[in-house]
Amino acid sequence: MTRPSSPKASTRSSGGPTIIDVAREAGVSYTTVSRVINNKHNVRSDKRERVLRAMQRLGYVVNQHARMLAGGRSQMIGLLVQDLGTAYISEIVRGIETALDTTSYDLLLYTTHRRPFRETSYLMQMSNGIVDGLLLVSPYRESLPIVRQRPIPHVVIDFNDETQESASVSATNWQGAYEATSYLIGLGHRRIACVTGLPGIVSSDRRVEGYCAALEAAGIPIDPQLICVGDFEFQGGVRAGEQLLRLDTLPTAIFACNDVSALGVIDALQAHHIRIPEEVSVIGFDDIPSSAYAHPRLTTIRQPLFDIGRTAMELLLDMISGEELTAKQIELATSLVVRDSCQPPFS
Amino acid sequence: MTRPSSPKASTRSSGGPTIIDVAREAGVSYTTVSRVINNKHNVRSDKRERVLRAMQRLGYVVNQHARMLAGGRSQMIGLLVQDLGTAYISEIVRGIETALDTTSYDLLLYTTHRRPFRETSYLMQMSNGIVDGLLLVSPYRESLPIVRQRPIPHVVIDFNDETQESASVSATNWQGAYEATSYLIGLGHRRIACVTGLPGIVSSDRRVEGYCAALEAAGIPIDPQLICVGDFEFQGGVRAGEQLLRLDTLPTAIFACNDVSALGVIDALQAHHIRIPEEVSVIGFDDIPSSAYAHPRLTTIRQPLFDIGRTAMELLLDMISGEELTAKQIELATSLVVRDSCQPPFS
DNA sequence: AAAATCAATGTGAACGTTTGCAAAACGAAT
DNA sequence: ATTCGTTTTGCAAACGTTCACATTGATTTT
Repeated sequence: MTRPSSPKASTRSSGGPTIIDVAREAGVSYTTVSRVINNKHNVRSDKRERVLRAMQRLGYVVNQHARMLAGGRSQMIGLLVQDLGTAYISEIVRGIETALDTTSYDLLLYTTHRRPFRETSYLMQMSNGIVDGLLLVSPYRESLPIVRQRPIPHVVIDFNDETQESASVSATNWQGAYEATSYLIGLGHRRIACVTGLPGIVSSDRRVEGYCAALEAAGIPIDPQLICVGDFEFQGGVRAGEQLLRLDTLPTAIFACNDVSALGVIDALQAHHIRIPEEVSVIGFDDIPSSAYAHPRLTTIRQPLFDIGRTAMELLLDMISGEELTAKQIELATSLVVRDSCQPPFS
Repeated sequence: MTRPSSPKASTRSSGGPTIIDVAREAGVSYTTVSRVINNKHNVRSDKRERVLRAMQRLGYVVNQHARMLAGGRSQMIGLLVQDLGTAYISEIVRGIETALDTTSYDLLLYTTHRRPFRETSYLMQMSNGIVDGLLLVSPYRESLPIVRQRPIPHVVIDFNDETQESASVSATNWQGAYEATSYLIGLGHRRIACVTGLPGIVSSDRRVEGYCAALEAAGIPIDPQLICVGDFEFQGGVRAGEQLLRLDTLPTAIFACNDVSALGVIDALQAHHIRIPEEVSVIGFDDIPSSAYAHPRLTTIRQPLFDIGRTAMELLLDMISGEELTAKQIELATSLVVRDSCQPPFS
């Protein structure tokens, strides 16, 4: 029985040429080929040339899986989102990709479709070393402990994290909501409703807090009847609108915690022939593309979604390469975008 | 020097517990653990139980990279798109994910940002066995030969492929454009402009063909002046609209080859105080969410994007599992969605 | 001219799985 | 009891890389 020594012949099954084939073609050892692939400095330029040409000729491309197994780095970033189908997340992902553009990392995409169970199981998978880093967009609360107990670099997006244990990037949700509400107050409104997201979603909670704070600062008492629980979806906005319509008197203005539900509220009110903004003003949050096309064009609080994605990715890349991290909790400023859906109250 | 025998001790570096740790914990061989993981039938139920419990206790999760290297299957599907930021693609991806939901495959995402060069290099990467199958959304013509010369299952979306060499799923682009144009003709229009996508994009070309065919069928001569080259983007639509405005007489109707450019055309015309649809009717193609919120609400040809994505993924999964394929070229029917942006011509 | 230094190259052993093959265990049939 | 099929189990060898270490060859220092 022969000793099973190092890498043997190749050209076996389906896969393309391997490092060994290239080595044979170029007349060098496979280690040298590996060095060329990884741009190590210590290889003579004529040999490097030979290897490069051999790779060309054979159409060689490295096997990431083998590379990962041997080297411990997969060159993949795991991206966990609830759903890609929303303009909101698309824009963040766009930013993420931009930051990734200059690197050789790939994105491994996980979509949880709002099922916490899936999120947990994905997270266990990924944190096992299948990816080099993890980007969590609007994760569930329960998910964070899982990823924290493993030693994997990760950045959380859109989740103002009070424990400060994970790196995070998000918009100034509280301040944005405060500004939106103050803007309505400044126009003269006093009866201002709020359409929330699902309770427990951190960004939603923060915005509701900002809304309340602005009212209090203006000396307006908070009316629980005017706070309608939505779900960040169009239908939730519609339901909230209908709920408001059942009140004895309508509010004169509505702050919706995101644009999609603002659109839903508007739809519900207009269906009952209420004119926006003449009878009721509506302001949203996010500034998704549809807001600009809506009728009336939606006044809203703009989140720098693209920048949030880009910043988060850059932060993660820094963490992966082991750089010093000055600010682990980053908040990016929101801004008021005035369009046509708000005006002073009629009365 | 000792003989280097099979798998050794473990609990080395960063990674979590391995198959070997589980085996030790359960008091069986690692092969048995592997069998349990892969649901092989030939393992006694009491041992299976023991292994399962050991896996639970240790928090074991399989290393996909090692699995791939050894077994040749990665449980990953490569998804190549130009850009995730468009509602158009989001909806397709949503369908893809739905089909993937019941399987254990993951999505490896590649975004080319409209750079053919990137697309080629990605394709070489992926077809090397890093993924088990490939989904190409609106690829460049040059990309297909690359992926065809490797033996990897792949499905092309939104690319009516005349060579019929690759499996494909797309909408009935020609018929949809024919229907849109015929609808305008039916309303009484005779001077009908067309805003195209970039030449060479197959779906765009097909739609232009359908437009021309409908005109011819109605005995209306094709006026080259009325065919404006766009780029499937908002700005392209704006430019096309401005081009049309420079004509001696405006057309009475415009067929835009996608909704985004229809929105751009409308924007350009409205900026010049042209009323839609009173002075000019506009019809789009796609039925993206914004179309319903636009002002006026956009009449358009609806593509079943979700179904396209889902069907493509199902087809690919069938191909991967080696099932017989009856129809490799699938076309899904479009439908006319009548809203408010078209009416009979004024004159 | 020998010794010491340094860069360039090669060797062998991982990395965590799957899998072909052979050994062992177990019943059933003789 | 012995033989003969079945399962059930385990060993060893891949899979295609990276990396620590040993070796070689070239260049400088003494």
